[in-house]
Amino acid sequence: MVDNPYLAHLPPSRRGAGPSYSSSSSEKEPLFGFLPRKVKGEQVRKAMEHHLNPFTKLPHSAQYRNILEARYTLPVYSQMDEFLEIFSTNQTIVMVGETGSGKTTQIPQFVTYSDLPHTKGKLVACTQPRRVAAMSVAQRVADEMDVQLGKQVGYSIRFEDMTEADTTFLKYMTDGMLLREAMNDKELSRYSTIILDEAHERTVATDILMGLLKNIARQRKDLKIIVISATLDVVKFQSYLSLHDSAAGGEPSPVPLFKVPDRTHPVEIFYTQEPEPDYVEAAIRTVLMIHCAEDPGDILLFLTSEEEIEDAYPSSQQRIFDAAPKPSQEGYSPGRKVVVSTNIAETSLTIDGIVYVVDPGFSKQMVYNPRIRVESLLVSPISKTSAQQRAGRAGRTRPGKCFSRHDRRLYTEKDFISELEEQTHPQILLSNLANAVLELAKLGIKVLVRFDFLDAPAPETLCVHWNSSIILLHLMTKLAKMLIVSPYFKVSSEILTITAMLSNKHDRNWASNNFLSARALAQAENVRAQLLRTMEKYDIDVISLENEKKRNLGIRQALACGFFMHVAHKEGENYLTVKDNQVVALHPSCGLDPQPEWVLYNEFILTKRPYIRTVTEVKPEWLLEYAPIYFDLASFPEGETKRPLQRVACERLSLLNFNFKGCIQNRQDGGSAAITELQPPVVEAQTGGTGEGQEEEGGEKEGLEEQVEAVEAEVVIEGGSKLTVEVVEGGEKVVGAEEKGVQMVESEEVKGEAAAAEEVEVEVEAMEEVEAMAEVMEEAEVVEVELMVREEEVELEVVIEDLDDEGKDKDKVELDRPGVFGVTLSGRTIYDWEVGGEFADYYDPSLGFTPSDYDVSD
DNA sequence: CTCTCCCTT
Repeated sequence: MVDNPYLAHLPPSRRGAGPSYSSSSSEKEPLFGFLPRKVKGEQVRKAMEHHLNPFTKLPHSAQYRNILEARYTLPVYSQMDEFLEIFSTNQTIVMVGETGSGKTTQIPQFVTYSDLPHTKGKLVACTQPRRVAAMSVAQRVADEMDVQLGKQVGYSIRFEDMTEADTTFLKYMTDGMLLREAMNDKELSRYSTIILDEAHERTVATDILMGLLKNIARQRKDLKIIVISATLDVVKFQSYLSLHDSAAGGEPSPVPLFKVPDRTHPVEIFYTQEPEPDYVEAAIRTVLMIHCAEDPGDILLFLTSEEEIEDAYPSSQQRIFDAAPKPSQEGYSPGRKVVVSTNIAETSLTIDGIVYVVDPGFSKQMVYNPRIRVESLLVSPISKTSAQQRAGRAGRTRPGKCFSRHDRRLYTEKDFISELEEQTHPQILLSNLANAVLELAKLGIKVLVRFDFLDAPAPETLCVHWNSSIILLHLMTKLAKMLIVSPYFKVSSEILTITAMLSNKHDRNWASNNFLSARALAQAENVRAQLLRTMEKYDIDVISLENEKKRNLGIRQALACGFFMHVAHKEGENYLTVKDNQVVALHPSCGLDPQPEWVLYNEFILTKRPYIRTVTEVKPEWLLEYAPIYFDLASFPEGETKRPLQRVACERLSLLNFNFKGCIQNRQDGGSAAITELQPPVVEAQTGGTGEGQEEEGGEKEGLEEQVEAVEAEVVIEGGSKLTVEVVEGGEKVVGAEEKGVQMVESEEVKGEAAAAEEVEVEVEAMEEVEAMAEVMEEAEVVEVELMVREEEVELEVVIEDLDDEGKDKDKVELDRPGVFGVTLSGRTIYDWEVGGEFADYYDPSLGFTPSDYDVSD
């Protein structure tokens, strides 16, 4: 009997299960004789032709044969032998192949046949920059391999894990997803081969993964890595991935380059005769020219924005009323589809039937400037590879034509080279990397300047500074803090929703269809559900307020807790950002009228001019209260925004002596924050037996002195108690509130419920301009009283009498007031999440950078 | 008086 080498690689648990491998008959065993990573093309072809599916051992379905025939015609298919040979002898491979070569569907299958990951309990992963691609390619490959999607072949994207543990061995996934997995599994030990597809797109996730994999490959000699790019600029990948392990005295191991011919049809490129001052207008003329003169076939026009597309569309529409263009041929009736698109059609969308591409050569690009922390959306000339990609869209179905703005004849060869960037800038050089920095820190990549990036970002983007003080971002992200404090304001449910919506901000269609977009809402709901799980994990209450006014107030206060660094103050027609004093305008999409004096914003973006976008009104006193270190006026930079803040600070001086016990602890298990105890500030209140006159004795007073503008107090007492709230002025109780123009606000519920629960009595006496509101909730079990005091020199006394009168003392009445939250880090408390000048004391060495690493304050 | 495009805990 022939020894079956395949069997030797099976884990013992698998040898007993399933069909017997002991038969030496290749008739029964399609993978008979396969030696992992030493598989030849001849073997694979035989297995593919086998009447049994090699992976399910079931007979093939009827459609398998048809699909297989189609696969034989793919350009990459003819290179299977060559690929398998290179795969057998190299740990890392770089591949070039344009869209249409079949590389994304075929290469992972070739790898699977050779690697046989299922025999080792491992997986082959193939990453994609986009979710749709991961899903649709996985479906296609599942069909080709004649298996059910989600079984042997699956995909994994955020919110959707279409894989089955112990069954799936070929997995398509987003690059972000694999990066996420690397957080929990530094060696990516589940995988036997990792394929980074579309590497030319240079997404942040793919770039970081490449750096990580380069290192992992040193430790894990069993891990194979394939990097696939659609453009010819692969030499860079090749030399980057060639391992230089100088510390170990290792030789550079050259990484082979494997080329896949593309199947796309030739595209003839035409250049304009002279520079066009108005490229939109010129592009429209070109489209019409094609329409009049060229053979049938649809047209794809690239413009930079929706606005441009809308501009272009009416002008061409007007031509509809012009005389119909002459048919170019006898009997040819003109009529074709013209697709006007942003660069979404460059990669994300493929439109069938496109034969002509009109490319003015521009796109909008988001560029992040770490020095001023502003993102700019700039219209920029596209790169040469981008231009190639666009032109390629004309040759998907048959030979096509591309009408390009780039005219070599307008420049000397040298000028042309300098005019257009060779490659589109890698995203890692253009993006705000705050989150990526945190992820790498979690991964134990401590000194980011020394991380081996393919293209190293500016040091400023790797370290977050604010006026020379480092902010601990892993505790500090705006959204996270906002979520954590939100139960305190009793609006965590709403804040959860807002957070989910903000993480969806880029879908600009969300309000367009009936002012709502089903897709955007579904996405937000997914994000919300995910965040909800996180909040439950950390025992953060998810609660909401019934009262709309209070709820809206609470929401804005919670927002202020998170976004205190993103605040702007109105100065005349414009706004000035707090601290860096940049002149900005409210983005027209905010629709705020009148414009509030103080706003917080989600985004600062430079388009036609500097705008702040997605804003809400805040009160300056909240800022001083919730972010006292950040808004410490002693160290506050001089500027227009300082004066109004100083005024507010004076007004609220007397409010600073409140008591609070908010406590957010740093968890042992990895640096996330959780609320372990969250008690509202306590106002001493007099309690005791019933009877009159007790308010004179023993009651401690919460002094609210001097220029108090507004105080809001919410008192919760048990049902069956009597609540008396009095206002004392100058040591004397103020009587005759009515005369002073004060009315107690009683809601319907108070009357109704108070009548039902006879023992509940609410009295409010107050002085001028005091408003009080009482509301009975939950069947008179709890009485809520809201007081608003707007007067100087006021003392407020809250008295609760226990009408049950068993002589029981009620301890204290809880008075909810927004307070400063403390963060306990290494046993010490840092207020307001900001480390400020005391950084050195609280510096967490695991973050890997120290204050002296960078000094970018300027 | 306005919005290139993707990805994730």
